[in-house]
Amino acid sequence: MIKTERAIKSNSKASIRQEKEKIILKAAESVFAEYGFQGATTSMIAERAKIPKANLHYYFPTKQALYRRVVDNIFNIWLQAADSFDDCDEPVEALTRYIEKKMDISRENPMGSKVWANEIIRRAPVIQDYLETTLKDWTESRVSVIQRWIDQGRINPVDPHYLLYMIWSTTQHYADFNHQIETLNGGKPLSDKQYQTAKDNAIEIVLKGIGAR
Amino acid sequence: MIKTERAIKSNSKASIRQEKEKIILKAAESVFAEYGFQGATTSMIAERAKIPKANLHYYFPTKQALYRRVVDNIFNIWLQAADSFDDCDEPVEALTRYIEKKMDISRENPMGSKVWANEIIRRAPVIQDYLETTLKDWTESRVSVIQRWIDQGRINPVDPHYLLYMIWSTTQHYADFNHQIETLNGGKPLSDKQYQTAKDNAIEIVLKGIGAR
DNA sequence: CGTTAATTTGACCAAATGGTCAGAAATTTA
DNA sequence: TAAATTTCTGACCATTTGGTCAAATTAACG
Repeated sequence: MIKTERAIKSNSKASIRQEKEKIILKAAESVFAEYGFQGATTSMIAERAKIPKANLHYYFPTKQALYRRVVDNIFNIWLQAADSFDDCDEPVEALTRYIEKKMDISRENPMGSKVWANEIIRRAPVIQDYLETTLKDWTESRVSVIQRWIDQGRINPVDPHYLLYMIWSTTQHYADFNHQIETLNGGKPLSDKQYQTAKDNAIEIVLKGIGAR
Repeated sequence: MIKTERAIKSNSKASIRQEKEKIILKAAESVFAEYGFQGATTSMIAERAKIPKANLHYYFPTKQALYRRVVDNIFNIWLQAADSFDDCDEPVEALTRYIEKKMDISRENPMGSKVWANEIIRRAPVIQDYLETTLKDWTESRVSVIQRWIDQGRINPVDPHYLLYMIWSTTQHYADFNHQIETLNGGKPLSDKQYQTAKDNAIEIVLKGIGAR
């Protein structure tokens, strides 16, 4: 019976590893998001992936290695959003796109955002190098772009760093704190329409706030 | 030697319990902030409080009880900030005071904010009742106030909920993500001057963003 | 002082933890 | 089909976990 099931859902090839890793990584992401690295247990991850713990350790020898892979995936998603900032040099459009993209990621991949939040709260034991290199470089570069907009009088003078922090926090809040938002919304997740309003409001307040609109 | 030390730092009375609990709660707050409830260990808390683990369990029988007390403290601090919103019915002043107060709390008590964030990320296993009662009531009430400002044409029409989320996320970001901010600030915490600028920027963007200024 | 109550702590325990391993099962290759 | 390789898993292990306890120490009080 098990054999049949596997034959159906998989192409029964070398790609079995790929599929299995994907399932495990997804389970791991949700457990790490909810309990942090120390709080997560490999048996909980195995259970959520519906495989024996020993099988999990066959694919990922240690909890550390598994966590590292999860964090890598998240960082790659983050890099995607970063790109949407760079596609345009006009403040309104660039910021609108960026905020939209970050809001979309928060809705589609809240677990990833939570793992990231946990990691930062823990003082980034695993991703400190990312922060100091990739994130720092990207931030400095975007700060320059925003500063130029200010110098050109296209937006009000605000410290670009704090503007970025405001965008990051607002957009990520909808992922990290979605449980609180849900509770305040009568126990139901935000509908597509509500989420669109949240997105529009965030964009509007930021753009008006810096005098870009 | 130990006796002398205790004689000096304490009034050596029944208040010994009060002082000891305070020390333990502070240690517990920082460990829970960093590792979450599941990830925190009682021996780590004991070590940080510089007492044997058995002594910790004398004051707080279970990890749960200790965590509950920590969360209670945080919620009380949060209630303080809530008050500063209510002291005034004028949008600019009310929001300015509220944001300032929340930023001050993030600077003075970042650990508490982190514990709160962890708790929400974990879907509020301990404080769900707070969310559904006190927080929900307070939020609904403040939403009404903001809605009235909108109806009176004193601020632009935005959904008050999302405005509140923006304020919460922005202000709490300076606590929860202070490690990331520090890293992007060349490894040094924000100076008082920088923090003041961050505060001013946050207030300015929000107020301008809703057309209150 | 002596008695009573509160505090402190090393030693201990059952349960859970991350991880191992040998062998079974399945799959690929020859 | 047979051999080789990959995948799977129950049983196991050393360490750590939250928590207990009895005995020692300290403080409070008449």
